[in-house]
Amino acid sequence: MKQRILSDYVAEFVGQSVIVAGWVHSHRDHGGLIFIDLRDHMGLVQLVINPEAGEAFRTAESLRDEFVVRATGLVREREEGLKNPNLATGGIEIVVEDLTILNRAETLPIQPFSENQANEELRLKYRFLDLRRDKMQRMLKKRAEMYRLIRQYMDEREFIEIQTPILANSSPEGARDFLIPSRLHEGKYYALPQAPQQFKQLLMVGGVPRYYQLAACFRDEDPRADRLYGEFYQLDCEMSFVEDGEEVRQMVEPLMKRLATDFAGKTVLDLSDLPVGDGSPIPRISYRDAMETYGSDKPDLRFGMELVELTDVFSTTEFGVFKNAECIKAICVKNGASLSRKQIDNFTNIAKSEGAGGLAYITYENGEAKSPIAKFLNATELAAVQEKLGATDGDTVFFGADTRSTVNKVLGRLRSEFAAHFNLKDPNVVALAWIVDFPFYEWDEARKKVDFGHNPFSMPRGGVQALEKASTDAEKLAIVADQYDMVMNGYEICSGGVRNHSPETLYKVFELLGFDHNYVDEKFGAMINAFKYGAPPHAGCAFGVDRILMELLGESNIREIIAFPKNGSGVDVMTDSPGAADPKSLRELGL
RNA sequence: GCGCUCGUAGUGAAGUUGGCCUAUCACGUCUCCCUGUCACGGAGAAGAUCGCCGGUUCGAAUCCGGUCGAGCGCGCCA
Repeated sequence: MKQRILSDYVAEFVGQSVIVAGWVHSHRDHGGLIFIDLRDHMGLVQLVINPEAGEAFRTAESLRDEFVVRATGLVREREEGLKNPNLATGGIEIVVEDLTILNRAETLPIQPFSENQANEELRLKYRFLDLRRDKMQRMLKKRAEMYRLIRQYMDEREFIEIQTPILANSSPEGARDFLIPSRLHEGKYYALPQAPQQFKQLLMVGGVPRYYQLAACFRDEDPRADRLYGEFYQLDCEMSFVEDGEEVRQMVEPLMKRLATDFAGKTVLDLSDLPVGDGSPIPRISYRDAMETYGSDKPDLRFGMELVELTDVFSTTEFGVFKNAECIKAICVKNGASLSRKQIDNFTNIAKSEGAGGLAYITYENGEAKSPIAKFLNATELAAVQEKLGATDGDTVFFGADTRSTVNKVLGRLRSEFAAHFNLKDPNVVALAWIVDFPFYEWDEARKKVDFGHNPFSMPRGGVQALEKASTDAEKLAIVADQYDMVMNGYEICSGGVRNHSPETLYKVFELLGFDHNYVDEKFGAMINAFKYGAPPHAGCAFGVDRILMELLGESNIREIIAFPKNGSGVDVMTDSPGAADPKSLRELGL
């Protein structure tokens, strides 16, 4: 029996008869001669059908785009002048002797191969057609390649992959759960895990030294361009007998570098000379420094434009807006003088949407400081601003004056917006950094009380003693967790921490927020119970692999790197899910 | 839940300061012709009550109100 040959290998069979199969990518009927571009998952190959082929020729005349066919024929080298240099197989063609239609195709509702892409809703409705596109095929292969590299890396370091339950229990204090009604236990529900957090910690107690999983996580929260609805995947890992987060960071860091370089072909920036951080090429930056210097806990470090503290400069100012502000900072936008009035108005609106009252600025041109606010500032102040910001001709300095948190938020957002406007976000470059030492507790402005900042399961620096010393809100808010995020080009791609494995400390952590032992026992019974029987210290982290793949493939919409994503309303428009339930199923569930 | 933007043949766009719109173009579809194309070419044809409902007007794709849907953002996302 003759073997079916994939298009990429056909050229190796010149002079031989082969079988090929695939889709009719395009057909060119010249009346007495028909060409077909046959597409399989590797590429295109040209079929030629002459009238002498008889039945095959008549079949070829009836072909339409995207018919599925099988052809048998002789591979021959094309004559000079007939070769197509734009096609990988353009030097050869197959002279068809036998042609079979394996399946027909109706006229396509979208044209996957047209330059004009259908809108996203139609692409998702006909995802099976959309996936035939080269770009989507490449995406699927890259995802598989990434998973392979991750597994290889983790296996080499003796992590073992363990599947944790999908039917699990609700975990409080988190995102909204997906609930599954139990048939065997009427009135009770499973919850899909938001993350395998509790199970992986229980594995540590269970004597597993190093665990990892490409884990499905489920959260019922509204999606964003960089956040999928419903389900997403994490590279989740945990190591026992680790008491310092640095050990985890050093373990996973080379993997991220490798993905950025070998896998994605990008350059990882050396950030050792950043104004903040510990001087490492992939720096460790404290949460506080990140907020003060970049106005974000996930700063894009492909560009500078740091926030510069000016509060002292204006301590005696006469300018009303600055006089009453708790904090004054500024950023220097290189070439900002090129911004039009209208563009500045747009940035002002962005600043206002983040809580700013307005957006003061000074533009430097021809050795002069031009600004609507210049007349309110004295010479000393003006000189100090220019010197501290390092502004030169052509630059514009933008100010934030408000509470410290608002100033950081506003300028942090503007920093990113200006960088986008001036094309400072180099797509060929990856900036990686660790944000460390997150505050354990945070002030919840809405409820006017102290709440968990990130995750109640991480270890407060200083352990139980640090907790015992904190009685006022301010003291509680000063407690730092051994908790760390990795940021990649402005995206949070990883979150991790040294876990709190001591029952005493865990109770104390909740006690400071007014929760008693019963509350903890009720909510985290399995975990707190397990910790009573010899829990080793442990630490770990979880990477958002979808977001990493999105950034590394240069996509700005996370649905582009998923085979079958839900749309922005959480609907799978292809299968019409969620759908109504069968009444019999509902009866069995007692609903 | 809120804000911004959008909704025109199968697909992508134009038209949106009301009337020359009996709605334009490209791709696709259908019929016929064509033996070296590869974005094949040529001749012709069909296909849209401009998301939906209501209003203003002599007249609405165009203006107004409502509604539905989509995208982005905010809230939310330990």
